[in-house]
Amino acid sequence: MRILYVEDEKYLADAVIHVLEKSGISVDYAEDGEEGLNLAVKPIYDAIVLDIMLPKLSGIDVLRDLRERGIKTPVIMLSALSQVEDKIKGLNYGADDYLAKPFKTAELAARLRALVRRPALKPETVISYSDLYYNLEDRTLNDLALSEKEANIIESLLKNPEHVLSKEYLLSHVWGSDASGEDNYVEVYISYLRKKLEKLKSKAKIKTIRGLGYKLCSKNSS
Amino acid sequence: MRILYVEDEKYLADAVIHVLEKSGISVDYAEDGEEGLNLAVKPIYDAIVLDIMLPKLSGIDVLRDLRERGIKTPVIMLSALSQVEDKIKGLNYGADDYLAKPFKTAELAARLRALVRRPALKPETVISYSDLYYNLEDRTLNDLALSEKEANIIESLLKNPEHVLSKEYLLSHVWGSDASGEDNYVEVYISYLRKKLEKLKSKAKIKTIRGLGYKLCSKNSS
DNA sequence: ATAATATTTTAAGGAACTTTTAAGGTTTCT
DNA sequence: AGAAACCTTAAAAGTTCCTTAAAATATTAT
Repeated sequence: MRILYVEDEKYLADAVIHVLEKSGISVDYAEDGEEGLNLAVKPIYDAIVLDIMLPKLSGIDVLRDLRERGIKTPVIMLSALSQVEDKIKGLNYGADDYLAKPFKTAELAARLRALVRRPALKPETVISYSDLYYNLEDRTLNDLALSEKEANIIESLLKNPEHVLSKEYLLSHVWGSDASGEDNYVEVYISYLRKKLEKLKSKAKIKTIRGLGYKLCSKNSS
Repeated sequence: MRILYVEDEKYLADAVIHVLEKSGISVDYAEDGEEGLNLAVKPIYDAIVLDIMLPKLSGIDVLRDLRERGIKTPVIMLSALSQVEDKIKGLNYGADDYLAKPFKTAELAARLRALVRRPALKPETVISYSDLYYNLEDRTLNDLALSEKEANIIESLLKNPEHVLSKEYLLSHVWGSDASGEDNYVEVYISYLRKKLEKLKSKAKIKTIRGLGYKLCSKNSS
């Protein structure tokens, strides 16, 4: 499970993130409402945890904006005040749950799991890594259409992020197990994909491991 | 007449209930979706008034659940936002009427009376998405007449909005499961339909997903 | 029943996109 | 430097899709 946590109190955030990650929840973090909104619009989160009092844009503002854009990612609102007013406002704007500060991180984790369990009927249709999200249904990468071969390659890479995939592996998975050793196929398509990653200004990139293959990784990693 | 009213804003609920009871309508009250659903399944209500934004289960969830269980009690949906999306979703899941907040309690009472007077088992006759509404009874799309094939295709698309439907799927659903692989049938009719969507100046459009099929989507989405 | 009208099928050219192929250029390693 | 691995590009070949219009069929009105 991957969630977005928007919170301006860094110390609190650090502690909460630490506990959540330990319990197997992957957390992206934003420090203010604006940054939070920019991340929240991406369809890569299973849930969003929104503090109400935030710099730049309040949690309520972020939530309203999201819902107005038709984004239905489940949201848990956090409020320092246990003011009923805020709770009501949040729920009215389409929040899915509400938690008063201070809270036990374990409870947050539990509520997240409850929230994400709900729509169990849809098979996973999006694979994401870093700032990339690939939609299996319509073969779009961050809403950019890919051709079949491009799609199959990025799918393989996204399913094995930060792992080296050999040309032979990609050849057999994308072109079929018989495809005779045309390594150049793979090279050409890796090149196409790199261009598209550029175009998307993605932080992720495809690294060449000379003699071994290719590896998808985030720009700021080794 | 006895109705169920599901609403989480207590102050509003109190006021509305007061007025309805005064005008001779007996009101049961539930505070969240879960409680509402538990009551709504009982065959004792002439109608149900459902707020959309509710804790635990949304009004949409409650409605869907009811209809899935075959319970046909008339439902009026309430929404704080006057968002067409919500209205349409509600009507699609089998709501019988819709009222935007804020509303005059007198109007709610009038609609309730109108609804209860109606024959209850009216089969769904309109499917809608975005700014499109397709009438199954007379095969009109936004009041524009369609031919049988056109109608069947748009019906399939409207029943699976924002999902990719393959040509094979459309062929078998519209022409019959035997129809030999004449993909061109589908292409021709998609072309006709696109012309009609243009003519209607609809925000919705039919997108081609090369190699996969077609997808109905709202112009300003992905 | 016949004509007028509408719908569906068929067909074909071409537009748009994908994949393959090939060739020359760059990087990396010894 | 030389070889191997890799990158990039673009043209050629291959597919899929779009559009149109005429032919065939069905429907409706007279």
